[in-house]
Parts: sequence; C-alpha cells; structure tokens
Amino acid sequence: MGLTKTEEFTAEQNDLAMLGKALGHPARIAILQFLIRQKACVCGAIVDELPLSQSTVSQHLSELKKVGLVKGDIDGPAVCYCIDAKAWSRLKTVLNKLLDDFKDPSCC
Amino acid sequence: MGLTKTEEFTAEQNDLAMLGKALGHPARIAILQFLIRQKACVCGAIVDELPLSQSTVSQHLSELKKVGLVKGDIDGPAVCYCIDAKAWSRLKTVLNKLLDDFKDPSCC
DNA sequence: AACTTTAATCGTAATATTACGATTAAAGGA
DNA sequence: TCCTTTAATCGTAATATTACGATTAAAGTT
Repeated sequence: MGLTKTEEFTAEQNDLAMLGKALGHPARIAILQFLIRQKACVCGAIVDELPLSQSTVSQHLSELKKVGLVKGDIDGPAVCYCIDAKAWSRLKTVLNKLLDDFKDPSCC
Repeated sequence: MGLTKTEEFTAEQNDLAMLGKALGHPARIAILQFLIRQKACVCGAIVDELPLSQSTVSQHLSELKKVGLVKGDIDGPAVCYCIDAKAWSRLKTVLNKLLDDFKDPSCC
C-alpha cells in the first residue's frame, strides 16, 4: 500500500489536495514567499536563500512547477522563476471556496 | 535523510506547511467537506462516506486532530467529530495572508 | 573548441505516509 | 456480567518524500 486512492475521490478533492500538498513543506512555503518578495528570481538566488542544497531546492521547485504555481523562464544558463499569476489566483479561488464554506459551529 | 529540516525555517513557514500538509490528501479534504456539510458528524458516518477502511479513516482524522482543525467529542461509544471554528478561522487568516501577499506578476 | 556557470537529473539512503486487517479499549445494552 | 457497538491503536507492507553528492546538459564566454 502507501498508494493514495486518487480515483475514489472527486476531481475537486484531488485538485485541492494536490495544491495543499504543494504547500505542505516549509521549504516550498519559503520559496513562494521569496518569489513574492523578490521581483528578480533567478534559481541560484533561491538556493542561496534556503538552508538546503542546490539539488534539493531544484526538487522543491519542480514540485511547485508540477502543480503550476511556479514557472521558470530560461535566461542564458540561468533560470528565472516566478509565481504564475493565473495559477495563484486559481489557488485563491479554490482554497477560499473551501474556507468560506464553513460558517457555523452548531455541532458538538 | 527523508527528514524535513524544520529547525531551519521560521515558525510561520512551518505552521503554514503543517496546515498545507493536512490539506494535502483527498481523503482529508473529503472529511472536511463532509464535516462542513453535515451538522451531525459521528465518526462512523465519515467511514461510511469514504472509500477507505475504518482504520485508515481514523488515521486521517487523527492527522486533522493533530493540527487542530478537527476536534472529537465522545458521545457514548461513538465519537462526534467537527471542525474547530477557531482553528478554521486561523487557517483562513494564515492562508489568506500568504495568498494576498502576491500582487503583481512584474517578473519573467 | 575548451571552459565556466547554472540548474536538472541520477543514484542512493533515510524517513514518512498510506492503507489494511486484526486487536484492543471504552461505553452502553441485554 | 456478557455481549455489542464504536473507534483507536498495533503490526505490517508498499509507496512516497526528503535530502545530498555526483553527474549531466544547456548556454554563454574566452
């Protein structure tokens, strides 16, 4: 086992879970915060900022790219990463839909 | 390895990551949605709703309890679960702080 | 062409997560 | 008291994640 039963859940549930998972590591939160703060965002600058090796940072970046939150533009031998505005706004929508659905305690 | 370097990140980053991780599985999203929808929320009802075994659901519930999003009140031999309104509102605050920090593409 | 810089990928080891059946513990009912 | 119901925990197996060093690939420079 150890294999998530993706097929058994709705697309919305899997979508939210994928995004949540992407946010589920402090290094990836740190990367996103850094990309928000900085306007220039060469990969090397992220590596310098984080207490992790280059290969590990690259792995985290690739998770964030996989869910689309971050995109990278090749710039010479370097890569300029940044937040994908469209994906970010979708993240907000999807997450706020869940967050705002809960209104009233009313139980327990 | 395989061990997250928690000490190297800020409390805020770890906090956000913990919450994100809790949302990072479709079963846990489904549980939260169910708890939002239903007002009564006996554990057995959640097990019936999900395509997972009782023990697996219990494990997911315990993850959600660990981060405080869900609390359980013992009610005879059953347990009534519900969303912790305070934790939920903290989740909203913390998450929206991150989400709203990003304004402008301006890069790449 | 040879060299440098930059980032992705490979290989590997350790730890974590997911899932299930079986067992246990707690509470109520017969 | 014994039995039933309900949910947590245990034990276990499979898969996933995290992290690193080493290597590779791509792009520019000399």
